Amino acid sequence: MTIGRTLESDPIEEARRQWIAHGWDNAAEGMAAVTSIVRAQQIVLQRIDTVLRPLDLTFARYEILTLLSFTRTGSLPMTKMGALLQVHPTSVTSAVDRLESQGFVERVPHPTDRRAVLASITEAGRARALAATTALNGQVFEQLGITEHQINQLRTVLRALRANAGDF
Amino acid sequence: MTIGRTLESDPIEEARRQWIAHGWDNAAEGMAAVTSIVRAQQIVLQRIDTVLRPLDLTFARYEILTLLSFTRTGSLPMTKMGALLQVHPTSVTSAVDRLESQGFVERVPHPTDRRAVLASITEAGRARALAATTALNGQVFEQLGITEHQINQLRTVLRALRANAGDF
DNA sequence: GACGGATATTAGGATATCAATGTTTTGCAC
DNA sequence: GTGCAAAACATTGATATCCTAATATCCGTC
Repeated sequence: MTIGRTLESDPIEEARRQWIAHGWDNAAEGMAAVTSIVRAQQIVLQRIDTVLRPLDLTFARYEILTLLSFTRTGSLPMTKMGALLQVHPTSVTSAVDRLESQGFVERVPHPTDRRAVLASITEAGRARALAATTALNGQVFEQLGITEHQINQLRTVLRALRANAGDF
Repeated sequence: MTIGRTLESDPIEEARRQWIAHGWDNAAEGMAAVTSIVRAQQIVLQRIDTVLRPLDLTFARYEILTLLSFTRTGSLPMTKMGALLQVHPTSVTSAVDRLESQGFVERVPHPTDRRAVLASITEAGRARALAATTALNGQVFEQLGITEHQINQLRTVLRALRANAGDF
């Protein structure tokens, strides 16, 4: 994690100037916005991973665990989870593989569809998910370093972007 | 790319409701904002990769190529690139490995520092970078699907987040 | 001249995507 | 209804990428 040396100027602002200098004015703001998103994701995911590492979780596995803990039965078909979390079936398989080896999830045959497999959260999984959420709430989600107004602006704008991409 | 099935409701809004239902009100907005960032990055990066794939580039390699094309000499030390693009030294090494095998970049010994290695862009690299930028401008950066006002809101808020993280 | 720091690389582990496969369900023609 | 083709589900193997840790080389300072 030694890449975070402080720079004298904002690299994204510098790139935006370059875009305008090359006559790509129409794309300059969009480029800067996209690059900002990529970089912001890098920052928050790094914080999240730092918090989750002592709990032996990654963000992907945490999302699965939390999703399962919110369901009535504590279980969901693999495909359903992939659709809700927007991840590939193979990613679900490997994440559940790991969660199962950690004892946080069990694979259960689907009661009516013999193709499908349910992932079912265990008591240990529930406890770990709760610990992780508590840690993330206090150390990441409540510490973004921007104002509440800005947080809501962010949510609104990104919801528009997601909606436009056909997310929901 | 079959994960993009349209959902009936917004999963992030659903998660936010769950957070509030569990009494985690203080963290709910931040959680929703962070999750939105992660998902937005997923969306834009997927579009970028789709555009860059026919050009045999990834976003990381494209960033390196474009950065080099903006310099006076067309070359930079590896470490300097890692600092500017906020990526690990190992990522720079492997990206330059690939770019070099593609003929877009050459490794050149540093004139005064025998530890350092310069990555120098080739003519083929310049041409490919320009083609990629043209494609990205038209197909991604100018097509985000949100208003110009929203794009600038996004830039402003994320700059605050990045500044707070010590990016510049 | 020795030592700490910087530079780049290699090796190994984890994750994500793609392509292909085996199994099961579903839909449609008849 | 029956039977067959198409689609859905989960997995495996192959590939690419990123991060961590460790290593070898070189620079600069005391």
